[in-house]
Formats: sequence, structure tokens, C-alpha cells
Amino acid sequence: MPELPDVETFRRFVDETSLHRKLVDVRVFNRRVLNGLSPQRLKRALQGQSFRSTARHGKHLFVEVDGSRWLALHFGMTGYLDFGRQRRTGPHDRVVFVFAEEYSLAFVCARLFGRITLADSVEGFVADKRLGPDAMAVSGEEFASRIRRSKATIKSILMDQSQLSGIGNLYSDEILFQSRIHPTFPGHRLTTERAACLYRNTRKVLRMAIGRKADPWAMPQSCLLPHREREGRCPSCRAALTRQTVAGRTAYWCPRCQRK
DNA sequence: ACGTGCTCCTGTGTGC
DNA sequence: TGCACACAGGAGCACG
Repeated sequence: MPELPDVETFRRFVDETSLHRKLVDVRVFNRRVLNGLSPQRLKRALQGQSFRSTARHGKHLFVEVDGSRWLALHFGMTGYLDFGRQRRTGPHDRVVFVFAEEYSLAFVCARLFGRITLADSVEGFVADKRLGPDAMAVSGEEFASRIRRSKATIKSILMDQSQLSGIGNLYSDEILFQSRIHPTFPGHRLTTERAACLYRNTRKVLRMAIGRKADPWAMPQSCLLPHREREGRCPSCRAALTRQTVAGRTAYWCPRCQRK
């Protein structure tokens, strides 16, 4: 579930809670999330240091450690961060960063799809993973040219992290709804005008979601997201929403407002 | 170059 | 009540 707005919310959370605190311990409860990196190496890289700054690219959160090393966090589907003083360990805590004075930041991830790795730089990591430009940082020209050079369905392009970084299933549905574009419409058949409209709505939706701390239910009633469920109706025309698999995901759209 | 389906996982909700 | 099972969906992969 964590898409760009969620990860941006996590990033701000780290900024508010966890910077400039001395790291006294790193507790690894499940090695799987470290992706082959040994708990010892992680601990050695962090112990005695502190988190200096944060960055984000798409769904990836980066935390700078003294000595210009970066933690790269990916939240999979169910990952999130929790911070507290004398915080009790929960059943899904996978890695806990322990600071001085008994404060700690936990990487909580029920389904173990999340990952924490070390990187030398954000740029290096992004290049390594072949991530496309961040969906909030990309220019309108770059956005349109990427969309219009692909013959894939527009929903799959929006969700393709090598094309655009940060958009997942939920927000792609919302962006397409706002743009009145059918999810299976081929990217290369979008006119420049419609591509520009899609770009504006991408920014609008992501900005709105960040402002609401990525709570889909907190989005305005005129949005698709609060109605995105079985039996849901289009907030604009009241038509029953279509629910169908597109690009391997459950997509919701309005069959009247979003025609092919 | 595209879509499809499988896998990794486990909490949650539904139906019998 | 308890069990079986579908479902959720990020990402990487094999396959056609």
C-alpha cells in the first residue's frame, strides 16, 4: 500500500522524530528484510552515529547516516514506521533503531515484503534499481514523452516504477478517474492535451494525498478513493463502479466517466 | 514490447 | 466456534 504519499508522510515523520539522535543499537528481528545484508554490517554502519537528513524517490525512503551513507527503506505492502520512548516491541517489528534515552524507531512490516538496505548515494541507488523519475519531481515534458512512447495500458505505465517512480494501484485509479481516462487506454494513443491533463491530475492527486497524510478515506468525497470498494458508486454520476483486474491489479473506474 | 500469471508473505474478512 | 479459502497488492520473474 505505501505509495508516494505514504512514503512522503513517513519521511516527514522521520524528520520530526528521529534526526540527530545518537544511535545506540540496531535490533534485527527478521533478517529477510535486510536482503542479504548482515545484521552485523548494518549495526556497524550505524552504531554511534545519527540520522542526519532524509530524502525520497518514488516509494523509497532514504535516511542519511553520518559519513554519507544512506539507509534505503522500501515498505512493500504493509510496512510503516513507529516511533516512541520505551516503546514496546510489537509482533511485526522487523528492525528497530534504538536511540539514546530509550527512544526508538521501528520498521514494522507484517508481510515481510519491505526491505532495508545500505546505499552509498540516493542517485546511485536510483540508477541501480533503474527507477524512473519521481512522480512529483518529473517535468511535464518528460512525463508526456514517457507516456506517449509506450504502447502499454495507461494504468500499467503509471504503475511501472521504471517509467515513473511512486505511483501504485490506489493512486493510479484516482489519477485516471480525475483525468476521465479508461485504465486500459494505450499510452501512445493519448493526445498531448490529454497527457498534459494527466500530468496536472497526477500532481494534484499526489499533493492532495500528501496533505491528508495518505489516508484514502480522508480524500474529498468528489474523489474515487472514498468510494473505491465493491458496490461503490461514482461520486460524479452515481454509476456503479467497475471492478476488474488491469495490469495484474484490482482496478476500479467509472464506466460512464472513463470511456475508452 | 507487451500482457499474464506466479511467487514471495500474512492479516483480514467471508462463507460453510 | 472453527476451519478453509479468497483477497489484499509492491515487485521481480518466467513465459508466450
